[in-house]
Amino acid sequence: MDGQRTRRRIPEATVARLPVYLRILSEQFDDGVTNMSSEQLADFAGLNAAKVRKDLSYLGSYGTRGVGYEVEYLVYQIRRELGLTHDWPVVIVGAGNLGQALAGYGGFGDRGFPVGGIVDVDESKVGSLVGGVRVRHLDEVAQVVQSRGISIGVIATPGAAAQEVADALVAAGVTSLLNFAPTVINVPHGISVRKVDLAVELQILSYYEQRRASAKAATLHAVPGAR
Amino acid sequence: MDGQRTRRRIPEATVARLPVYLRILSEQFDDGVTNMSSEQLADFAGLNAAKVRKDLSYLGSYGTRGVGYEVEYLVYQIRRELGLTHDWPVVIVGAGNLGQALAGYGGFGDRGFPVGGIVDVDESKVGSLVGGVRVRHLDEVAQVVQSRGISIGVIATPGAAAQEVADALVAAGVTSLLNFAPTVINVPHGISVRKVDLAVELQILSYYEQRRASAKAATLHAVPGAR
DNA sequence: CCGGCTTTGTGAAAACATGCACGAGCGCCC
DNA sequence: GGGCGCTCGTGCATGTTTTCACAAAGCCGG
Repeated sequence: MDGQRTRRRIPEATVARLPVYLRILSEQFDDGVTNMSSEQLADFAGLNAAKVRKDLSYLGSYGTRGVGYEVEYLVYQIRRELGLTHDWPVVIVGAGNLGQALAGYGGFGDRGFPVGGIVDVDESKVGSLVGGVRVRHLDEVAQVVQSRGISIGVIATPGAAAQEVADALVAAGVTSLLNFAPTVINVPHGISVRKVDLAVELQILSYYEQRRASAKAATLHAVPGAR
Repeated sequence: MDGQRTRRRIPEATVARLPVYLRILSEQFDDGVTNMSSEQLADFAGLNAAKVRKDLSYLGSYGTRGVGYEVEYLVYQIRRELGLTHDWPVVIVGAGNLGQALAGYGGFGDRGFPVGGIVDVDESKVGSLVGGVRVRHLDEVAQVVQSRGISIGVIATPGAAAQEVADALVAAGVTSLLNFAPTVINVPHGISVRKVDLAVELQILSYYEQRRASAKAATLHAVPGAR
């Protein structure tokens, strides 16, 4: 009676790994590999086989014992689960350095996320072409979103503008946001947000670097063999 | 006897949030705020107050009961813990679109991560200036790394080159990697890696979009009031 | 200087994620 | 067509992260 809709919810950690499996499997398939075991896949993904199997088991029982998984079929299943059976056009807000780099970067359209629009508040940028798309004014974002059926917005503005832009996007009907601005944004319940923040990543690395450095310093003074 | 070096290890999840607190606190400090409670900070960070307090408690007991935290002091403590008391120069590998965008983007040098070098394999790019830094050949990466005391490498190459580049960086003495290439890289034990992958982020958003869409479809057929 | 108000710091419980280990199923070879 | 070897799927133990809830501690006003 309910087809596939009452699919058990997939843990967030697993959802974050599925795209990795998908990429590996797609590449392997292109290289002519038709079958893979959880262990092979785990090696490529830098994980252990048990985790891979558990992750895949949330999709259903698509493996064959003693054999492994059929690559092509698994690609199909992951794509379906991730909702990649159709394109998701995105709107980019901010036509500065980052916005231009994102629009120009192939990785968007290639992978099912074509740039459906670019908007900016800066009148001097409105009307120009970025990555083959004409920049429109932020005020028109609702029209852009609705005319293209866009549900994903990419925020590529300075931090100070991010919250305002997020509000505008949500008001326009966008339900998922990818935020490159170095600011935490608040959104209504039911809206998804992912954040990409260069400074945060570097600072995390800094922490472990610093820690390594002090561990080393400590070792220099440690009793030999104490461990 | 051991000063602050035998600091208890901070959970990874907490380390990832400290940079967020740091940014919020720094901004508030610039706005003249001298004191904040865990609840205020939690609001800015989009978290709950208990989590903020527990995170901060790993640094030590720097709050005052009934009052909150002194912003300036906390900023200092977080910076110290994250190893941000000095600059960490980085080397960028790949002078293509992404590498150029990263080098040109202020966010690096601003925040204590100056671009100490850019390298590429493409002879036509070697010698050109990107973000004020002259591009050198990948073969010279060890010299660049060692002469500047660089310990963080940023991989901004196509996926196919990423593993090779990572190996070269590690061989050159780099101990932390920030990987923008859409590939999982393998590194020796003791090397830190963080990955930033646009396609993965979009695909995660796609999953939740798709899920929302099917939940909605289900509701349309559901018995009214069932929920 | 005391009592009430506020907010921290932290044990303990709950939720979540990972890793182990093994039974079950499948293909292949003899 | 039976046995052997391989690999999946998953229950259970372990480890990590989040959340709750409250005693302890500091400030302020009377």
